[in-house]
Amino acid sequence: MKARTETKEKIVELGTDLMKSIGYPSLSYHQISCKLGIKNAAVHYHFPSKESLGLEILTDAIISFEEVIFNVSGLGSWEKLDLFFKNYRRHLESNNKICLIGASASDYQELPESMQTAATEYLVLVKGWFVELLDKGRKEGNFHFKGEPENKAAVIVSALAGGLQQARLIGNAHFDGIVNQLKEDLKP
Amino acid sequence: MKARTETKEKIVELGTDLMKSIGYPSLSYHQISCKLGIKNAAVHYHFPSKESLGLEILTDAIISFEEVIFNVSGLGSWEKLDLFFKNYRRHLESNNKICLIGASASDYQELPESMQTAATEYLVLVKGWFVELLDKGRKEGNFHFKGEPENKAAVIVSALAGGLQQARLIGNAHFDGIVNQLKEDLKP
DNA sequence: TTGTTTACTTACTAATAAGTAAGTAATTTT
DNA sequence: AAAATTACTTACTTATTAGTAAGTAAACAA
Repeated sequence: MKARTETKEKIVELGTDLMKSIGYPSLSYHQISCKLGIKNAAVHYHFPSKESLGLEILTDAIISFEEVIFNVSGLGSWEKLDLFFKNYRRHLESNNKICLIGASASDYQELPESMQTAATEYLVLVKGWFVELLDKGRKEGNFHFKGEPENKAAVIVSALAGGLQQARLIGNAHFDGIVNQLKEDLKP
Repeated sequence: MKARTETKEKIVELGTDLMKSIGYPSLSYHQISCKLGIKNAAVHYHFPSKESLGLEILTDAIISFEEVIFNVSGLGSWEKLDLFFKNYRRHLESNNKICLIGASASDYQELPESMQTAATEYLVLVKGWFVELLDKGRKEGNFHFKGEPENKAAVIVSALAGGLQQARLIGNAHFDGIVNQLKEDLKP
């Protein structure tokens, strides 16, 4: 017998990768079982329904991001921003994946309700983190921008998610251009 | 017998709506035939393969946008920008659809090659239109922004496409906030 | 050492998908 | 009026999907 959750963790990992590359509706238990060298029913043993797997993929990502928030809380405004951008860009390096929020949003109508709720929670968390970062950063004189922090945060999280997707069509320089422009626009 | 292309046009129209709401992989001939009151095989008569339908959906959209470019060519920078934003926002009003570029980009890995190429062509066209609009608008003193027009165009097209998607999760105000911020950031 | 739980496999079902071959009725062309 | 084309329908195939029921071998607990 394998260590307690070894296979289960691999399923979530692979499921996350698949959701980021082909989307939740196209993700199949067959693909997962083949790549892990196990049988279809073994995946169902750990995740009885596809919904249960999809939900775990999202809740795991939420927990990971909450940990990131905690770990970077001591850094300066620009350091936080750069770290986020750098982390986000990693998606491009492994087969042009997109972020889970973007994948959930574009497939939203095909997601079970529990996943829709989790995806909303995830986006609220990420956008909220940006709102605070921008608000505090501007008050401290590190950032400059006009208007409400919420609107500026909306532009940033949407441009990043959309940028990853569009980089698939016209190349990674598109995403890098977005990051450069967003940073340029925030300089005091 | 129906008028020449009546049914065929309805299939493309409905297919476009479906691609914008559930995505190309989830779109099925069964859904189309049911909604149009015809049989599965009738859809295959007009579009032998799903790929042929998907390709026509994209090429029709490209042609439409080329017509729009031509029709607005006489307008001022801000009028063009506002018209584009207003047109884009229409997606939200009919069941939170997303744009075809966003739908193609997020499902990119699941698209046949011909559709990938068409989607790229579409994005190149839209982004290129924005690059010119921004460049000319800045030279004429109507817009203000730092850096290259291409990077600013990248931010705008990605924020809009991403914003439509994310509005599904957290509401239409998210998209409106993006539009307001983008306009605010372009004011001289 | 016996019984139970864990982590699977084997073998299946029911639903849905794209796609096809053959037939039909109306329209259009010759 | 006859022939060909158009726009379908009927009836089917093959492939893939999520999901399940029953069996099994190893590990662990009593």
